[in-house]
Amino acid sequence: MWADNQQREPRTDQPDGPRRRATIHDVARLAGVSRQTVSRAVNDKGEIDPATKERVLEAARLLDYRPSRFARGLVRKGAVTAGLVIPDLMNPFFPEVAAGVLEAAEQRGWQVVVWDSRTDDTREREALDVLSHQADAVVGYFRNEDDILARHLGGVPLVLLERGPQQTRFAAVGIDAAAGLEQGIAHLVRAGHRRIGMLDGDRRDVPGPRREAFLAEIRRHGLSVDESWVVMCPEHSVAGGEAGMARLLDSRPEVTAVFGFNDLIAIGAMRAARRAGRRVPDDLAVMGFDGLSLGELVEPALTTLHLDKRQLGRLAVEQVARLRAGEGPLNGADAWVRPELVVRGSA
Amino acid sequence: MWADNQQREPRTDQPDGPRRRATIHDVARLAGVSRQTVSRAVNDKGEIDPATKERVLEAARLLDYRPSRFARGLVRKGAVTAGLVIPDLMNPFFPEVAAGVLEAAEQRGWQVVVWDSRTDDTREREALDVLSHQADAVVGYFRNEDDILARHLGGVPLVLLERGPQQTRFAAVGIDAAAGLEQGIAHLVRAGHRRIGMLDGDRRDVPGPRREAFLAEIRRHGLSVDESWVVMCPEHSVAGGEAGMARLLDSRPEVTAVFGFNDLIAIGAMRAARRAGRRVPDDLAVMGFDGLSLGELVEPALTTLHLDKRQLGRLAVEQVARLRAGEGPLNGADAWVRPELVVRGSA
DNA sequence: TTGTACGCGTTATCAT
DNA sequence: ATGATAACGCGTACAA
Repeated sequence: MWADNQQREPRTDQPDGPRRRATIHDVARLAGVSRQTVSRAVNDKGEIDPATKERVLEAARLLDYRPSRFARGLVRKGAVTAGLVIPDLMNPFFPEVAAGVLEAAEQRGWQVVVWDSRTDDTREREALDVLSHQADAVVGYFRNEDDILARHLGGVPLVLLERGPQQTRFAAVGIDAAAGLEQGIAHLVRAGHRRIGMLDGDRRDVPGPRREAFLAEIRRHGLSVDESWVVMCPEHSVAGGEAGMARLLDSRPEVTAVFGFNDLIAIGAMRAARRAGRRVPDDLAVMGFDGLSLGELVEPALTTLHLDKRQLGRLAVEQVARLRAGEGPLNGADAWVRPELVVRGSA
Repeated sequence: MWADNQQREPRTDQPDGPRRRATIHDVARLAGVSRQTVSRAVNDKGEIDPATKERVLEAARLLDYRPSRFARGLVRKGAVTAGLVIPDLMNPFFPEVAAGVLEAAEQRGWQVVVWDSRTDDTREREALDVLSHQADAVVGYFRNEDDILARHLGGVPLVLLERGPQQTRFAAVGIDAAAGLEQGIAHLVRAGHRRIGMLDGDRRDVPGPRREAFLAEIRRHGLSVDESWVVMCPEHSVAGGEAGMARLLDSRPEVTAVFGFNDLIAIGAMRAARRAGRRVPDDLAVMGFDGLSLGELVEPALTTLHLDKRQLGRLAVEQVARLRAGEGPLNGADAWVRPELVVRGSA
């Protein structure tokens, strides 16, 4: 039976290009000990002579030896890596969600590899193609349909952000848009508004929960509304909101209040309205959704449906944990974050 | 010579707790083929009968089989993971840097695992303790000294953000604060200001590049300045800036212009000044540093020394690449990002 | 088309 | 205190 020591003398005469990384075996040879001893020294276990330990460490230093995380992971179980897919790091909303994910992951001793999909379906799939190989679970925002996601997931557990159980077969953490809009529209109606528009961020043909909740509340209050009161903002940014508001003022100049898909869009609406000569909130009330701290800095400060974004991220990690434990995901109210109306100057 | 097939029948009768994950071997057994065939099916190489392939994939599905990323990484080289350590995800500056890192990393096919150190020295070290085992290189913001970093790095390459070569023995990507402040102070002086204060973010005892550049420029213009004109904002946030400005107005009520360590602090300064009854920019000019898009939304819009934050991130990744290639890091102007004065309403 | 026999770099177990 | 040997799970020449 060959000792594998003897079998191992490959490409030692290679013109070391990017220089093959030293292995435990190289260190062992240089220090004149066995691999096992090197392992003991490096991971400073006991049961090793201080002298040899020092000799080994010196050799390791010399060779710039670092244990392979792959070999190590193979034999020591327990290193968990989660993938996080975010649509747009420039939108302050998502870093805050990410902070929640990182926080919860760290507490469990997990690592998080982050991808920015830039709200691009193709990039979402690419992210999954990679993460399905390199992560033990994925959480994030996705526009692709369930089937497509599943195809690129290769069996890796997925937790969707801002999706209700009705809208996906994957585990999810949602936002209770209905509960939010109920407070929001009630506030506007209470203030006397009857002609309320919306700057939506979803696609015209696939109304999201926010638009549906908006329309439902408007109708519940007996106000008239049709598609002409909802304009699309594909951009999800201040600029997108400005453009959208300009169009809304064009098609529905009689509007007295607008609800923005998110705070960025709402802030854009404020700016566009002002530029069009309307004062906020006197001539036009503006309400946002998200509760970015940014909203407190603009003038007037933004009234908004505030969301606990960190909690969203934390919940997502909890869902992942349940999936991994085979417990079945959280459902119902436990997997939802409820917005809370924060009234400031703009409405 | 034993076929290792036969040697492998361990703990098959375990009361599978968190259920041992299926291996390629399990799939092979269930499908009645060799592991090699499973491998071919899963990685869809050619040279496999479509029928058996389907049978294998079915078995894999049944067992919820996913190849171990460790075993795979062991045999296929090339999967690079970089660690990114950020002080505060809530400060819009850092997500933008992160975006640059992610972008550049993705182009190279690398992954990035992110840590939020919350500007905490202890957490920085903890991050390194983990990342030194799980990442092939680390880039980020660190307050710990070189020696400490090295100790927790275990030989993993490190690229420091916002440090000049003079200030560290590690590879670094810096910001040319001097070039920025030269423009900034010149602008203020040109506007007639002679009593200029600073809201600094660094520690009183260890002046950072921004403060040093600030003092140098002030002196270069022959203006008088001493420590009483510089107040500390440990917070690096709007609130921190508000508090700092209040203190500055207290100790130096004659101030006519302030330079903020970053845009957040500068915005806080504007708010505090206004609250104290001073108009911006008429009674007090305010200049920021960073060029956050947030600065365009406040009123008046913030004059600032704008930085290409994505570029900062991209450069950091490039430094990592050079380190890995053994090329020695970029130095001098190539590893620096230069601020650019953007004049808006506040100064 | 399918299977055999290693090797990847590390740690754990059991001797010595 | 140190070393030999066997896993860990997967990919891959090479043989069949």
